[in-house]
Order: sequence, then structure tokens, then C-alpha cells
Amino acid sequence: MGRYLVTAGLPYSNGRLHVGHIAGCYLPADIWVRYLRLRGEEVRYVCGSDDHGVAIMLTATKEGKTPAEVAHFYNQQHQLDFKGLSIDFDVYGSTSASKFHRTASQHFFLSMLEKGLFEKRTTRQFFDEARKMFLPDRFVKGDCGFCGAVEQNGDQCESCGKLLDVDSLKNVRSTLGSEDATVPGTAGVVTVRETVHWFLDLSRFQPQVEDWLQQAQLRDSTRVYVKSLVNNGLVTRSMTRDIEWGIPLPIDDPDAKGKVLYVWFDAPIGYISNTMELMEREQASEKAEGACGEYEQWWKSKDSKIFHFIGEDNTIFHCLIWVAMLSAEGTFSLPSGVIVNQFLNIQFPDKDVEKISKSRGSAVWIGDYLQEGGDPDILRYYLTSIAPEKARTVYKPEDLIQKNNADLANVLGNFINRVLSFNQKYVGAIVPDYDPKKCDVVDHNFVNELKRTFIEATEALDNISPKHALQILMDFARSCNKYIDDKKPWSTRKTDMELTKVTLYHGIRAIYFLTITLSPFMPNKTKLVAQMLDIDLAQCNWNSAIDEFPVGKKLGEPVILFQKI
RNA sequence: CGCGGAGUGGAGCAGCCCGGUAGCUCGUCGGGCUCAUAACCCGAAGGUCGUAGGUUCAAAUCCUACCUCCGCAACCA
Repeated sequence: MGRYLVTAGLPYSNGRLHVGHIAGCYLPADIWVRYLRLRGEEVRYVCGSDDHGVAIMLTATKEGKTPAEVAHFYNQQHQLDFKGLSIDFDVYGSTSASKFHRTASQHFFLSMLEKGLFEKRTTRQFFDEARKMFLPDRFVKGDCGFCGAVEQNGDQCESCGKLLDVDSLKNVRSTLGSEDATVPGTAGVVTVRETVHWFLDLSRFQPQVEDWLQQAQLRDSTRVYVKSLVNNGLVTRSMTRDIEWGIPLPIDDPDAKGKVLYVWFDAPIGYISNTMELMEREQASEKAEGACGEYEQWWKSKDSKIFHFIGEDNTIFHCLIWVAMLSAEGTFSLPSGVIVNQFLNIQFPDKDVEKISKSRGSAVWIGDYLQEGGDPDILRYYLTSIAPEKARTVYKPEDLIQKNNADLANVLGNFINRVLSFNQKYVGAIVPDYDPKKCDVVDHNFVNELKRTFIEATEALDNISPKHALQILMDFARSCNKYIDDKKPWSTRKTDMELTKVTLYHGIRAIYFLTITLSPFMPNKTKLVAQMLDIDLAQCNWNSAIDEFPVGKKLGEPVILFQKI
């Protein structure tokens, strides 16, 4: 038995969740956690909101709220969305509301400061005179100083490809608008000001990162990508920012006044502070069996494995900066794996494939899906079947309907229904007591295929590819229908009821197998099937999926599992 | 020469590492069956595996060049 701490990238609490977020990390992590639990592993699934940063501050200003209010609002919203999709975290914290997070983050900063890893440097940055704040690149526009192209973003010229900075971007203005300019007549005016920040030279950690890359469980594309970053030379990055909303620098230094930790410095520490919160709660309730008590046993023990599930945009922060931070602090374990999924694009009927974008309204929001009565398991199934594990994939609303009807209703639902209702009608509400001597080669082959499916699905999940595992299981469900067709119980029942019982028994055994193996993917639907089989899924484990199903066992009432849409 | 990914029947993908008569799902067409959510099963049509060379008895699979599409390039969560 192993101990696994699984995390999913902390959602930024500045907007609703859409299908891309879910497909990217929360769902695959949830499936993997459920799988590990079925295998009897001790697991904690940790998440929470990432509340700091400029964007939330701006939203707060715009909506006349405090940043904490904005963060809290979305934190709650997200929790409802996750719950609606049966994505069950053991803890869902908040980097701004947590009572552990500030201390934990400051500890990391201080530890690194003591080791002399930070370098205080004066830099020049764009400053919005109207709002009296420093501006990140993305909030300024101007002309390219190299080729003269106008209306370029602050980071790079789209025309000549050169990287832009405070010196090479001309005629700069703020993109933040001017409606709330605090100083009259300064709307959009951007100047360059000097400011002091604490810089971390990531190249110091190159050996640790390279070492980690060798051992960590990563997708090939992730390893190659990070490797290329390392080969190109790791850079020095500022770990502090000039805003008020965030974790204040824990040092007595006039330069530190009004500065906070860079959100990407404090966000991953949220995994730790949320674990602390979870442990405190478990100790208080004392109910959690196998509770490890202290967060150290998850974060500092060799027996514990840590896996981060993230979207592709988080790769640098988890595979470089976070690994560097953990190496620098020195007492925490490095992640055993970082599972990166790509983005999900979207395509509405008669439109082109496009990126999910809230500004253009091209998104499917989880809140809307649930409110319209969308079934969580159907979305889970669809998103897993198109999971962007190796490359970006496309979400198509009509495709979801199509897969529901073709895969879930026609293949899986129909198989379960035809077997159970037939059995109910001609055998009764029990598992038929069959004569093993009556088994023929078709039956044997069928059982072999079931076992082979189990081995392959297990392998796919061990490789953290829920998509592949689901495909293997659904292929087996197709074989199940073929098996029934080959055995023709409707015909044998007129001539030899004993043969019919053999068929029905194997059909029911296959349903049992699929119930357990599909439960990580569709926890709600499989619970229904479990009722039809009159079993308690909570008592089942992964390996028992290939066990024989007890003959003579009583069964529940068959019901329709998947309605066509 | 910044880095990387992708180009396989109408659609979406697997296969490529470890060369050996091209596979899966959906869709289309024809047939069969009838237990089941008018479902299911079988069969057929449809691809010279981006282009051009090379290595080899043999290449989607290895090598070279090129074309097209997409993403990334950290101070943007």
C-alpha cells in the first residue's frame, strides 16, 4: 500500500470554470484518485483557490468589491461546480483565507533569503499614473521600437518577433481603461519607474531540475519541453511584486514596503497549506481512518508520493520554479510526477475551431451545464474520451450528445439492460446457477478478454492515461454486446435453458466487471448499476473486478441507465 | 537556422521507439437477428499513411530536404 498526495492546479478565483479547466486537470486527477482508492492506496486529493495577483485586484476595483470578496465568491462558485461534477477533493482551501498559507509562504521566502538565494535588484517597470500601480506587460500596449509596428502588446512584437521591454516599447499606454482614474487627466498615461525586487536565479538549480527530470513521472512532451528550457539556460526571475493584494514580504526592509510575493511563488505553496488545513480537520474529527496526522507525513516522508495535475500553461511554474523552490527550502519532497494536459479548444456548430475564451463568449461553463440539468457522468465520460493528454483536442457540443447516444446508451446502457432484464424475465432476480461444464469456447474466450481488458486498463491508469483506459473498457463493452449476440440466449432459452444460464451468468459477471472498472470515470452511473446488482461499490476494490460473481446472489431491479438526448 | 507538436479512407484518432501485406470509433451503403433504450450483429465501399529523395529484399514506421497547420518563447494564474 502506498501513500499518494494528489493535487490539481489551483483555479484562479477570477472567473467561472469551463470544460477546458475540467478536462485539463480536475477530472483526470479525480479519476486517478478514485482509481488509487479502489486499489486500496491511501490518498488525499488536495485543491483550493489561488486568490492573489493583479487580475483579481482589477476585478475587485471594477466591481467595487474587495479582492477578498471576489476571491471568496469564485472560490464558492468553483466548489459548487466541482461538487456538481462529482469531483471530490478532500480539501478545497484558499490562498487568501487560509490560516496556514501566509506563514507557509513566508517561511519559504525566509528560508531562501537566509540561504542567500535572493538578489535585491532595482528594475524599471511601466507605471500606470492614473491608477498609481505598476503594470504587468499584458496591460500595456505601444509601438515596437525595432520595426515600428503599432498597437503591440507589452511582451513581444507580433510583427518582427522581437521581445519588448521598457526601453523598446514606445508610446506606451495602459489597456486598463480610465473610468476609475484617481488622478484627473492621467487616464491611460504610462511612465517608467524604478522599483526594487527580490530575484531568484533559477540557473542555480539547474542540477536539481535535471536530476528531477530524470526521475519524475512526466509525459514525454513535458520532459522534452522542460529539458529545452533548461538547455537554453534558466533565467533570473523576480519573486516579488508591487501590489497590495498578496502575501506581504516578511522582512523589515524599507524596500519591502507595499510589496508582496509573486503569485506563482505563493500559489503552489497552497498545496502545502491546504494539506495542513486538511490534516487539522482530520485530527479534529478523528474519523478519517488512516489519517496521517501531520502534513509532514505527506510532504516530507519518503513513503509518500506527490503528484501534481496541471494544464499546459502551468508547466514552467511546476516543473522549474516549484522544483527550484522545493530544492532551495530543502525539507520538502519533490513531486513524484507532474501530469500536464494540453488545452481544450472548442467548436460550435457551423463555426471554426477556436480557443476557449470568456471575452468572446466561446466557452461551455460548468455552471450552465449543471443548471441546464446536464448529467455529471456524461460530461465526465465525454471529456475523458476527448482528453487532451498528448495534444490539444476539440470540444463539440453535438459530439457530446452523439457519444452519449452511441457509446453510453447504445453500447453500455443497452448491454446492461438487455442482460439484466432478460435474466429477470427468465431466471428471476438472482444470478443464475450455471453448470461450468456447459461453457464453450466462446465463453472461455469472453472471460479471457475480460481479463485481458483488466490488465490493459490497469496499465493505462498506472501510466496516468484515463483516456486510454476508458477506451479499452468501452471496447470491451462492445465485445459484450457481441458476446450476447453470438450466444443468442433468446434462442437457446427455447431449447436448452442451461446454456442460456451460462450466457446470462457471464453477461452479469461482465456487468460487475464494468461497474467496478468504470466507477472512477462515472461514479454516479456505476452506483446505479451497483444497485441493480445489489452490491456495495464502497466495499469493492479494483482487483476484485475480475472475480467471479457469486451464483445464486440476489439482484436488484434493472432500470434504464442512460437516456438518449 | 529559437523550441516543440501535428499532417494516416467523410470526421476524430491508434500504429511509428523495436521496419514485414493499414487498424479503431463515428458516419455511409447492403444484409441479418429480435433479448434489449426501434437497439444490436455481420458484411461492403472508401486511404499510393503531407511532398520529394535515400537506406533496405521490404518503410506509415529509419535517414535527408522541403511544404502546410498549430502551439510555446518564463516578468500573463
